[in-house]
Amino acid sequence: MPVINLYMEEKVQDLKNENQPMMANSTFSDQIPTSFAFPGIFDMPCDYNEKGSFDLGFMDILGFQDYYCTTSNSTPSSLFDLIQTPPVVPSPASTSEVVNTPATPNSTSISSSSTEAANDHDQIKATKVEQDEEGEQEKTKKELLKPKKKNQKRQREPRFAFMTKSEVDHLDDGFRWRKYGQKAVKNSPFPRSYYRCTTPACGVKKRVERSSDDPSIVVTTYEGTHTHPCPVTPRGSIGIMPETAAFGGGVGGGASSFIFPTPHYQQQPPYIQNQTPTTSLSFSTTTNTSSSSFPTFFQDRRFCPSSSSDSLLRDHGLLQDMIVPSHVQKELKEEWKE
DNA sequence: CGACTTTGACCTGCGC
DNA sequence: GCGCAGGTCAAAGTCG
Repeated sequence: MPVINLYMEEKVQDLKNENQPMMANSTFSDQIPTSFAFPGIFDMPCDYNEKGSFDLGFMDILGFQDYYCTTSNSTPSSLFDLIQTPPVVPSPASTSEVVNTPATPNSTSISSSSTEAANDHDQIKATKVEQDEEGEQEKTKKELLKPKKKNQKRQREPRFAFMTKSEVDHLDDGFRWRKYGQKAVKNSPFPRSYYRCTTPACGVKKRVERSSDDPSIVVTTYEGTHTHPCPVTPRGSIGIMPETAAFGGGVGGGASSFIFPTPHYQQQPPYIQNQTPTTSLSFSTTTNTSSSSFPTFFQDRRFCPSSSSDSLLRDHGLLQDMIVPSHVQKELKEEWKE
């Protein structure tokens, strides 16, 4: 059974370099960019706010946790059935690479114009086609890639990372992925694997690595947005409605992605009361946002018709497995008292 | 045979 | 400019 920690990342290495617990000292919701296509996620009530406590945002997350319970009772890897991939970021002028710098909330996000990143691959290919005619195949590989950008910084899609406690490295999130690379990571005995969505025209990527600090924790980082609905998996664990699938994409066409119903937050879902105060769902970012629909999304997911109905009723105490930094636990306890 | 994984080489960005 | 580390490519291998 996976333990999950959800957060936005700026740089993956932050995860490894940070000695401090995740999300330490961070204040999220007030730092999200309004331009971020995933508006609500950081603004959710689970806000680790100034008061030093969660306003309850993760309550909503619990909703998706419920979903998780139902769709993946037999496998620890389906949490992502709920979450899918990161929202699309409509290439904001000043980047919006999502940041996950728990211990360094003020760290600046990587500056990038996400548009290029999305086009890099195609650009390269186009370049290759053009130059193949020259016939000098020896140089093809090296030279063809050069045009790629000498003066242009590589742009990256916003990233969205999860920490999942699981023995399985590659978690099944409902989408089909092709591994295209693996690299040893400095200061970590575990290699990092690179996956790309196999759907044509969908440039979503994800990296999977194990935490060097805790090998049982798998860090999955999504980059980009799916431009297609989530394919149905054989075991039918997905059950994502087209509109909800947009969570992971839908951007293609700019359409449906992350347009959620008007948010309405539950203040204290009853079921959370039954959970041990060990649940932490953290989001971190360095930009601002004012709207909040992400929570609603999670709530909606709870009622996703495509998932087994009983899933809505079962919680199984899975929340207990969610990773919770000690400082958060303390805060949560305090909140429970109130 | 297609889809996927493995893996070494290569490219890019960044710090010194 | 150099070296390092992260990220990507693509040929070869594997699997169903």
